[in-house]
Amino acid sequence: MIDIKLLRQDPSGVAAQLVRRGFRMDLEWYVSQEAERRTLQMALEDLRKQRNEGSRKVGELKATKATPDELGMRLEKLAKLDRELVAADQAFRKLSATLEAFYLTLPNLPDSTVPEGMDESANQEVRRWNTAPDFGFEPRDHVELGEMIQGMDFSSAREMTGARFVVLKGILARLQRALTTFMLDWHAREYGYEEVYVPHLVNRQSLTGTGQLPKFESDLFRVGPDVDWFLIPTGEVPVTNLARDHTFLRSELPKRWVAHTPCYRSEAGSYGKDLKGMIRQHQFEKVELVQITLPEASPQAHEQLVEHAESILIQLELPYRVMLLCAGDTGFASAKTYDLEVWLPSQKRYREISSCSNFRDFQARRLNARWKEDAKSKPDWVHTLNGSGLAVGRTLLALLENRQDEGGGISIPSRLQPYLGGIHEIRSGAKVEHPPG
RNA sequence: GGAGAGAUGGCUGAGUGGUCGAAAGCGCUCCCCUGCUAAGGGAGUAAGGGUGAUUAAGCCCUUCGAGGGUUCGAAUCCCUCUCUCUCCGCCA
Repeated sequence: MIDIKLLRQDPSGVAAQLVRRGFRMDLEWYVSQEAERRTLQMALEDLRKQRNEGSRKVGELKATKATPDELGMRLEKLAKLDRELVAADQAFRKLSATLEAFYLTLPNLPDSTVPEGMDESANQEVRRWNTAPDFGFEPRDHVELGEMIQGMDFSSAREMTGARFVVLKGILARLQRALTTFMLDWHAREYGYEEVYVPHLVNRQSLTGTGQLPKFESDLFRVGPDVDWFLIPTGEVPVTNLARDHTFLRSELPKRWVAHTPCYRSEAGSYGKDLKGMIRQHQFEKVELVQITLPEASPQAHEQLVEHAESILIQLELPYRVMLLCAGDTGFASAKTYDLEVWLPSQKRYREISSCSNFRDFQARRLNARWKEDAKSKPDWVHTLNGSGLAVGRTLLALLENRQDEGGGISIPSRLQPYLGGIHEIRSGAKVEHPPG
């Protein structure tokens, strides 16, 4: 949620900022509703004051045994006041609810360093690492490679569930697990992230806190009808909610958490997109990085977070580039986002494998996540950040595609070999063996 | 799934329908005393919001798990819900 005080003070300034990301705020409507809110609230509070004073008088009169007449008059006046109060209270509540709902639909203000633009064509490349491999033959896509290895089974998944699921077998199932473990170990050891294990089902409040609700319910799988729980679309939701209703001391920050979770997305509205292969699935594994920082520390923490995610790609020797998203392409809750894009030889282009965002105090307000200098000082909102470090499924397919040889074999990056029992390559067509180890 | 207990300020924990935003203690802040430490004495110490000149004083409203209700008036009485704990059953 954006700062409501700022919105009240400078509605047109806020509206102008939101236009940068293609969001049209109904300024005229808001200004009139806000004026109404102010009037109603002042009237309501005045009525309550009168009621409180009146009730106190009644108490005093009863204590001093006043005449029944005087008491009766008082009570009659209060009854009349009460009718007014109920009406005023209802009107104010209704308007408050309307405004509250409105606030929740406002996206975050884009950071001043975010480039102008409405879609991904305006995103800026920040840097690039490594170059696309020169194969000297026509590279296969991961679906074909997966079949040759006999480790990727889309038809079984389709039969038991439906489209956009996959079954991994043998060495590829183990490869996914190895990647996951490697990422967790790496972030914990190299950068001091605390590993956390979290629920994969969350309630409505958690999703509202991080910003997926109320606007994006159609992207989620709901578990119903007995409980109002949702499958998490990203580990960001449960991990960031660790900070909910919490006041951190300065000395506790920054918090760095890393978690491995499955992610579930309905992918409503992406019909026809990336139908083939493991690029876009209803279920995928992700290692998620989350940081809670002091407000002044978040820009630097954001840059570091991106480097943490990048380091995985470097360790795995995968070519990638870093993109700074333009205002219009930046997600609802984010003030600034860098995407990491890995090279996919079969598509001859870069595809998103990580998204690293600084939400500033947007999620913190919704989550009531605060910090304070010490026990006696006043609390203020923390800043929250997160990034994929990385999307495991996409990392797996990028590895297959970028490290294939002409016969469909896959060489394992040295960093990963210890996690796979020391093997150097996956031999295509060979019998699927579980490596020792 | 069955039975029971509970939810009050940073923490522990009182609370009779009417100056209760709430006793007391702990913690914390400031002051006094004191070679140091320890101990002692005094004062202060919830949050959110409105208004005020957006950031002062002041004034006011709200908040005792959440939401309803009774009442002129609710932490206190009634109803519903959520959560926590204990015991039994079941289970990885």
